[in-house]
Amino acid sequence: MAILLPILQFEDKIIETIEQNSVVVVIGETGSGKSTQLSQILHRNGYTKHGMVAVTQPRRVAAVSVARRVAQELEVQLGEEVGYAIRFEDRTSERTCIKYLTDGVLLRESLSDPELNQYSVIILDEAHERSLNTDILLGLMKRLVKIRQTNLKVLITSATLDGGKVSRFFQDCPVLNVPGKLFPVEIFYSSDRPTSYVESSLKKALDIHIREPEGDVLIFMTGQDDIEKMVSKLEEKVQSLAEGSCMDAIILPLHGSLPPEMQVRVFQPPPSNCRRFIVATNIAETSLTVDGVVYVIDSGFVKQRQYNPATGMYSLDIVQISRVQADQRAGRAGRTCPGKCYRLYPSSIYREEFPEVTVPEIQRSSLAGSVLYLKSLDVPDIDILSFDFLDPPSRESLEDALRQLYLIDAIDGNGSITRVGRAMAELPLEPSLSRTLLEANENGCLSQALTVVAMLSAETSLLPSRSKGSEKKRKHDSLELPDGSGWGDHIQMLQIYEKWDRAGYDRRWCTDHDLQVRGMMFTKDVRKQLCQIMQKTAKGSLDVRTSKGRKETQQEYRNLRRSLCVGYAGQLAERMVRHNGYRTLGFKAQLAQVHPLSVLKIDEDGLLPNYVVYHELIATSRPFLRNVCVVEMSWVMPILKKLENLDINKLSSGGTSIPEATVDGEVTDLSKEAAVAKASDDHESRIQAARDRFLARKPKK
DNA sequence: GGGCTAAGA
Repeated sequence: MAILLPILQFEDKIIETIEQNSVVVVIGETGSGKSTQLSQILHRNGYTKHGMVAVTQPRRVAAVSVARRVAQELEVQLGEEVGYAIRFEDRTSERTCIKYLTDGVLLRESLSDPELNQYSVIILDEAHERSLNTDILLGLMKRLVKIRQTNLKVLITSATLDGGKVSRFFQDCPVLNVPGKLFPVEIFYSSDRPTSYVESSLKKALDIHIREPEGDVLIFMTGQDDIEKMVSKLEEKVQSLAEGSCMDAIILPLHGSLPPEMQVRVFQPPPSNCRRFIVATNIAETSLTVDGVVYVIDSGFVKQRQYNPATGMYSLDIVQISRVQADQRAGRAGRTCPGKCYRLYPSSIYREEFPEVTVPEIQRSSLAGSVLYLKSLDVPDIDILSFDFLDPPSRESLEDALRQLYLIDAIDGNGSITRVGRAMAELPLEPSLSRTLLEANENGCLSQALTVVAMLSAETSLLPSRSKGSEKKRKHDSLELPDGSGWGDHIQMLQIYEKWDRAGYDRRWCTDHDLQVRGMMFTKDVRKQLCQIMQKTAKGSLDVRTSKGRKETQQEYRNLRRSLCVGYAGQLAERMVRHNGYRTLGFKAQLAQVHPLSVLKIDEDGLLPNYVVYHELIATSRPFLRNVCVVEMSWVMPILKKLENLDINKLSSGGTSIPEATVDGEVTDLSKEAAVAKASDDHESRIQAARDRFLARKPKK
């Protein structure tokens, strides 16, 4: 079977090229076998004698499944010669010579071993997806091949035809093209953009069902709502078709927040003489491959998250897909036989309006975490503003990251990483959360902070698993959750987890309370991992036990909130004087509402708290603060003070002149409430005036 | 009164 893969005909050529070059780009379409065969080719040709071959994947499932297949082909036990490493799971041994891993895991490894000396070859697979981590790795590899000129080979594989760009990035390294095994896909365009792509997809789907021979239909939509609409409409229409006039149909939704048992339904073969309609988000573009698809309906849209560094706000926008994405979608129809792709837009739009490639994630995200990571690598010459990215993020975005890091003491006024920053980088968390943990450790509430931070890492656990129709009834049936005691969502998360802990981590308890079992289990895993890392780096032993029946006190909540305020120093908001909207501090001011799902409540005067920190500012239908925590004004003052004195030019100089000792002094200083005394009178009086106005307001009703 | 595209440590 493996012998038939196209890539194997090029074995000699591949080896020859690798021998003569440190970096090689391999372009291989789906079905070329590059993910499974490249590592084996290198293994056969002696490249695992002095080190392992690493193959990175953007996704966990891919790392596991490809490793499993290679182990089978080599007839070895998985975890022996062939293994994998993903978060929470390391299945490798001393004998492992081919190791599949997620790009995130490789990044973590390079923290402790920046030269990645255990590897003789590093293959960055699926680089065309341009995940944030892959982009960072690309930059690091460029540096590494110079340092390890004699004993490291780097292969970059991509499915798209544009290897030229990556090649230029690596000093015009050679590009090898390996043909794929896709069947031809016939493309049909609409003459116009439809007014409603749900209606238009529906019509097209029925058309196919009535006129076209058997084969499953994959329909790309932008989100869960549209998918649910589409599924119910399609079900209705299909049922109304005269019996016997066409084959049976099964309609399956497919999106990320679907419980796993629903997701796997798309992998079960359908009964004979039955056509399946899979209504999916872009999860079916790359993450999940559905067999049996012959027809694809492509709306030409995708929901995309983008970050605005000027306001610190994310937005979730429906945008046009790129030509690469459109071709990827079409390709889903040609995996098992020739297929057809119906594009609900004219070809002129495809050619003239669609961008050629998707904007890489690194240009759409907050970079605080990545910048901290790069600063923490023990590489003297990393100047973040001139770091060699394949597609550099904007200066504005990098400066935003530096400001964020400075506000939480991860870097000092000259842009050098602090001791706190180094400790933060060890933790697999966003900087705001790692800072919170370290601060909580000082404030004697580490255990509680671990819980909150883990809950935030698995945000989905709090979302009720929506089941249509009986929603109101379910709300009645489900048991009441704690309410955060008036302190907001973080405290509620702590209370929820503690209750679950007391219930013995019972799955049933989750479903009874309308919580996602998967998310809660993930929370537990994350918490355990964070405990281990904290224990390892701490000097003495830490108290990380959950409260086990003992009720948390207000004082503990307060310590925790104060720790959160330090970690979220860059995500602070002040309530408006005349209404319950908030204004963000520290950015170009942005007005936002507390998210309707928040447990934050108004007081007897109908007012929300004066100051909150928020986990995320996101614009959906409007700007919302998601997951907020009440903080005290005296904690806010030192942050405002710090903001006032912030000098971005000094931060971005990347300086190395400040000794660690002064840095430590600065950090402890700010974490003490004593710092309040130094806060400027200006702010004091301004805020006092604002408070007075609040109090003078007439209560609601 | 409103909402979760996808993925990762």
